Amino acid sequence: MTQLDEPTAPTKLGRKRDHTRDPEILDAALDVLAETGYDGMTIDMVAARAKAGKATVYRRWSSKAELVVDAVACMKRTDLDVDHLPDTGTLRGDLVAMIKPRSIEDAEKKLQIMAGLVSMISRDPGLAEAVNAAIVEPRVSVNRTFLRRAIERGEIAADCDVETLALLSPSMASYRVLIEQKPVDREFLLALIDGVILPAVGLKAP
Amino acid sequence: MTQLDEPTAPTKLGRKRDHTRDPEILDAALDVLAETGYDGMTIDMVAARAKAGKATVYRRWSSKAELVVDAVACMKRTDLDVDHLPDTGTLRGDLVAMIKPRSIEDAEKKLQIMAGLVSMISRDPGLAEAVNAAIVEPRVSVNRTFLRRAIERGEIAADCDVETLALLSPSMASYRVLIEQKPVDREFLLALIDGVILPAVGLKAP
DNA sequence: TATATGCGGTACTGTAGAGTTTCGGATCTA
DNA sequence: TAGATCCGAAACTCTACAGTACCGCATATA
Repeated sequence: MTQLDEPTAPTKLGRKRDHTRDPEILDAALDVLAETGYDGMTIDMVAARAKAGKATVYRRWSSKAELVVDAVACMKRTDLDVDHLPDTGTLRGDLVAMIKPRSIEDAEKKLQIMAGLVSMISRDPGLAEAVNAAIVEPRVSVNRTFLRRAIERGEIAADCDVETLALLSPSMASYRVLIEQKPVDREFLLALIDGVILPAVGLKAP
Repeated sequence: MTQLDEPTAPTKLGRKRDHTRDPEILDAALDVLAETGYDGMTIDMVAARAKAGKATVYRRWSSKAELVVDAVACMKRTDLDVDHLPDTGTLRGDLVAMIKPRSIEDAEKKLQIMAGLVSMISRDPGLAEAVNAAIVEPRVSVNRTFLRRAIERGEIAADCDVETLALLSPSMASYRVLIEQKPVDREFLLALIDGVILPAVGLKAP
């Protein structure tokens, strides 16, 4: 993954080798990716959106594939703050607390990006890994945490299939965006929680 | 959708306008689609696999997009015989009876095809419709039937969310193939049935 | 101010693939 | 057999885009 730290040391003379435009270019790449998919995306589109020259892009990444992998890997985790998860005392409370307009919006864009990468995922292991680490795993991990907490406090049975249940919401959300082309809105998420997840662990909606 | 009926009437003289090669070309298109995705697929590949000339393809379909839509729309429904669904008397029995090597194999290929079309689905409403009718809806419909039957015989509660529950298995299977790149095998399907679907409708595995 | 360097912009090269055209051979009808 | 038509193959055009080369400006160092 690219480091977006401070500029590196000066060269012999002259300006620092700052690569100041990297974040703009990566953001532009994600935008274009979400709108047109991997094959539809051109380096010219990315450069234009970042108000950068095409050469600047190639100075930093040696190919389109590398740029895309890096863009996905550097994707901001703004939607999930894994260190400050809600802890409401009930499984339903925790799950519902994750539904926020900001979070929904962010997740939807990531799913659009994922849609544009699906056919590439099976051909580029590095990309598959980046997508998994940046989009998939964080969400699954959050659900796992909520389920384990619920087991610990005795709210749900200890022998339920945590791994499969943690995949449930990401799976259905992906399917809804990628295949059904419908929005993952509050209504859908509540129906999922109250109609599937809670019943599946032996709880029921209030 | 293209009709694959008998040859049409003879022209003034000479050979019938039979379009005999249509099925081979459509099958070849589906094979290439499953292997390389929409953007990776070239008309030359399809023609070569069907042992046909490129011109023959274009005599019949005016563009790559049209060919793909038609191939998906004409896709054989070999895996699901909607008129002869199992009826074992229990929901679990019905769901398990759908797990057959033949059916799994067939479903997996369709999911591969879907993977190659995902990024195109959002740009071509005709393709979205074809994919839905040929791959998605049949499966959802089967699950709906099983759930309704179970409600009618009093096996499960009448107020459960049939629509969402019917999407569960197709969603998780798609996710598994498209994103996780894992096989949808018997083991996975049994874990899904016994670990999620049955608990979600208030039943438990034997 | 002088110099080195990164940058935006643009023009360029090379290639891949969509779609077209042509042609010789095969096959059907009469 | 003769006439009409379809087919496979291959050559062709044209466009789009990946990747490269270059230039003049801006900016930071000294």
